[in-house]
Amino acid sequence: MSGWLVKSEPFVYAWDQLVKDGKTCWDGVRNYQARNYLLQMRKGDEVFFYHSNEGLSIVGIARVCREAYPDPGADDPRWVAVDLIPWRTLPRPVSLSQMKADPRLKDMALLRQSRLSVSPVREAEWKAILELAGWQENV
DNA sequence: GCCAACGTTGGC
DNA sequence: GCCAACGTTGGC
Repeated sequence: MSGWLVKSEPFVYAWDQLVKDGKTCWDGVRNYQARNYLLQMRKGDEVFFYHSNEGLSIVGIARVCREAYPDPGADDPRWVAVDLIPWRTLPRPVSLSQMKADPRLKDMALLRQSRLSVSPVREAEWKAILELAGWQENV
């Protein structure tokens, strides 16, 4: 199946924090393209969690537990948030340089448009990343 | 801290 | 509706 990727600066909200919290409201998105992807997320969808600025790697997989609803922190109801729960921590984080070096991932939205904070991940890309992460299960 | 890429804003 | 100026993001 295909999935998603969200970025977070670990200073602001790190993967470990999500694991500790058990659930988080993914809000604060103020970009139309990213918002459109949020709207397309469905309950149960898997979401790679990427650390930007510091770490520069995908560290875990979250799942959507609540589909898009108006961002409680926005004065404009067109902005939306979703709720995420942690699902699995990757056996090995997959770094940006690894992704850049892998020809299977050269068309990834993350690499092509680095500023986008929410982006889709295609099935083939998803599998390639799991492989780089040393994933054992067949998911 | 710098710079490139991209989005947004505002004057015309 | 175009485009220059500016702000923000994110990698290095």
